[in-house]
Amino acid sequence: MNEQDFLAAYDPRDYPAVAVTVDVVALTIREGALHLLLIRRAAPPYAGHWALPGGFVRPDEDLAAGARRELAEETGLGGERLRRVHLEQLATYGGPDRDPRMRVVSIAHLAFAPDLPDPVADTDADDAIWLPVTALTSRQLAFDHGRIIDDGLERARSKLEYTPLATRFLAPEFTITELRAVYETVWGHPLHAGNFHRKVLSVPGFVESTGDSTERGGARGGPRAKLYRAGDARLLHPALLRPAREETVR
Amino acid sequence: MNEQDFLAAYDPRDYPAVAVTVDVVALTIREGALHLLLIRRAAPPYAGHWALPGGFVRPDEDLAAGARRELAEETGLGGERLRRVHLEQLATYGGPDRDPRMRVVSIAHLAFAPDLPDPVADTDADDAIWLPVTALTSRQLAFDHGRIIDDGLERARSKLEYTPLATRFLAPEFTITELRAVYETVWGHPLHAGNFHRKVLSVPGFVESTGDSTERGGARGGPRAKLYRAGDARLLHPALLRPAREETVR
DNA sequence: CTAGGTTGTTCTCAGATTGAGTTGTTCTCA
DNA sequence: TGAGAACAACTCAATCTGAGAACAACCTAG
Repeated sequence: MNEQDFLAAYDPRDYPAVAVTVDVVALTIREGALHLLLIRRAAPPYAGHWALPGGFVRPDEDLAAGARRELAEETGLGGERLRRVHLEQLATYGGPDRDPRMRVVSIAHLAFAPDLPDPVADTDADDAIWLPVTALTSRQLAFDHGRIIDDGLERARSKLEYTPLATRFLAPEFTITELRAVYETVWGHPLHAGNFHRKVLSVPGFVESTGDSTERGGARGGPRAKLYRAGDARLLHPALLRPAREETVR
Repeated sequence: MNEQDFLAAYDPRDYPAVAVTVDVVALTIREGALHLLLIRRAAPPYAGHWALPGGFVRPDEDLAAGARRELAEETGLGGERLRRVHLEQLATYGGPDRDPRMRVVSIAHLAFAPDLPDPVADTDADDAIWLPVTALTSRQLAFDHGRIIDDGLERARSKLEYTPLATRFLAPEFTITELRAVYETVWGHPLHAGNFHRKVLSVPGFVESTGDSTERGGARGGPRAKLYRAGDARLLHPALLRPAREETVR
């Protein structure tokens, strides 16, 4: 049976229900470390376990709108702050047994946010925190959220290579050093400052100068840094490739 | 309301039903041109329009399994031939109004296939064909399938850059020239033969030599070409970047 | 106020990669 | 058998990259 036959003969009450939800892997950088938004589940299954913020898609809303709404509810964020958060679809997880109660198909999203206030636990959660991703291993995660997070982190790492989205982790105006710090924390290793500088400025549309400089030099000295804002490129040409992480020995 | 509250209080009969389907953007190369698998819808809505093969996800099956099943049904393919087809998730389309009858969330997949036999129209379709993608503009496509196809084509182009999936369009053993033809067809412009050759052989794990050569030279002359098979790399390091398609003038 | 250390930015330079063209050889077709 | 085609290898200049150095602006400590 295919879609149209199915729909022609379809009566919702005849068919096993499928729940459609959105989940959000929201990333931000706090104190030089990559953090992830998690909530602690109040109710079974997986009560007490940590989980991604998410929820049911409303009948009249787009998938992306649902994800943005869930993110807003969980962070208590709105308006301009929320609008600056980058949100994209990550992947859809829909194995028959991912939720013990019924079939749940979840469209996972990936969000890049500038440093945001601490989240406020919603009615449905015991707690909500920005957790450093390095602290993830010891946590018990609900459902298949561990895998979703892994996929999200890998996507984030690779998105920094060929898109200018690293700027979304920063304030509207930033220095090249701050931008480099984003790459270093997401990729997890240091980059050569001089080469990074040269490369960023040579990619058309990545950043544009504001003409201004920071008010003060760095905390421990150094000159005032020039300020930039995100350019209008959607894609980085050429890309900023990260060094091959594992030597494919062959 | 969030996921767990929702589910705790959930009775399928209370809630507007959502249909979950899979659609497949299946690509292959025939006679040097990129082709796409389409079916012609037999029933309204969009009766007579062309659409992607797809259908309802069955209660006990994974999303990827559903997509593979739909592809098998539409191509009449099975066994080893089907197993060699690369299938990956593309994106999920779930706007509230994409189907006039009810809310349909569709998880689109992208497939790369070696040259396959002509499809057989299933019971639910008037017709099924491999259509050259260059002929797409003039076709009336059902639902938002035009957009899904655009996304699939762009994804295919970019996947060739950093994965060895171009080999999935070919037989298990192939020549470098055949591989180059895949790139030229998908990217839509010619590549420098010598440089392509050098590059492919220099990327670790992209291809490995079989030691054999073709039985005959090219149709219009030339020496016998060496044969290769796909290597074990999952990612191309360094990538085979396509020339910037539009000069980002700034 | 000054000395010493830190940092943003630019520069240098060798090595690797790329784009474009050439060469030599093997093969098919007429 | 000759002409043209195509595979594979090579050359070479232009560009890009990685690594380090230079240098001035700035902070803090004393």
